[in-house]
Amino acid sequence: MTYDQLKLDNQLCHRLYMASNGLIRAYRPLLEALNLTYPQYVVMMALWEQDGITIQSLLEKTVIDGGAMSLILKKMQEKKLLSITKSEEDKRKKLLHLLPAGKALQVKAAEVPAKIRCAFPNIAPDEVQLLNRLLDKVCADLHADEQEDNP
Amino acid sequence: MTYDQLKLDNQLCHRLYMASNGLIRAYRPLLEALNLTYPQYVVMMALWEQDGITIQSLLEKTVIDGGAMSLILKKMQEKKLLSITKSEEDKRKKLLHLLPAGKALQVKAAEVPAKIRCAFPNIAPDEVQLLNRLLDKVCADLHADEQEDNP
DNA sequence: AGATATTATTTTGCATGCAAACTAAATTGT
DNA sequence: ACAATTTAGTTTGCATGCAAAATAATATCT
Repeated sequence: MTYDQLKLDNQLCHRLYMASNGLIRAYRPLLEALNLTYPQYVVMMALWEQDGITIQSLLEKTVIDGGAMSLILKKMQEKKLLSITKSEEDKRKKLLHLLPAGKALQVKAAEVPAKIRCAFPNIAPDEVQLLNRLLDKVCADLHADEQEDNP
Repeated sequence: MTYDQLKLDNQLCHRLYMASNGLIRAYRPLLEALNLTYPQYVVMMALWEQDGITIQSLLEKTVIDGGAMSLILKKMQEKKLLSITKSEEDKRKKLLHLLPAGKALQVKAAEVPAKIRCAFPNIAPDEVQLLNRLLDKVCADLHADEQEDNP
């Protein structure tokens, strides 16, 4: 038996693992200049898009783990990047608002994507788009079982 | 300013992050039946392909972090899946050998890839191949700086 | 040969990812 | 109204991912 289906080189999952970790690793030196970790950078992007968001919405948008998010937000609060306040209408919810330092950081961050692209000359822009579309298909199947019992 | 380049939906890295974590999460229930974590499963695949491998080679093949690998191998050793022995020629190196339980596990593991594929009906086999090729391009640029000073 | 540099692996400290248990607050059901 | 359920977040415990320091053993250089 050769068990070809068990060869590492045939595993989409392993390629995703290598590409994802590797790409995030490539961000690290750029983000250190902003004093951000990668998940913190993702949170900032979400907030720049939609200030005053709920933690719940942020979790859905970023797909970052809730447990990890608690710590991440706490540290970002300590860095004065954002504020965390309880919602008045529903005291379970918490609202996230950008602070001046958080807003200001967007200007510096705006240079990051272009720098990242330069580090990947091997893949063309239209290939990136194709990759995005294919990854969307993978992601589409990920949460399929969450609504299994719907008609 | 709109800063479109900072929108989460435009980030290849974030799609990779979601897809990679999500796909690994999909493996979890299947691997629990084998009493393996995902990285342990990757190590097993590498060993099934090449028994008696060096830790160094395993690290290159799997791209798993060295620090994490030490612990992973220790646990797999405790589970009697593999043995870790010092090389005689070079006592710095350690050799990994499959134990009976490790070899036997391959039969059960052989069913995993097909089950995973069933969980992703949205993406066709040829699209998976295309994805693999595009991910290879991303990976190709990842280690480019490791040999920057070569002609 | 002996000092120095390099290689293979482990250890350490910090930052997640993940599941499950837990808390507080709002919603539903009778 | 009151109990049961659901929702929003946090905490906890374990398993990595990552960088840097530490170890041990081999290779190099003078």
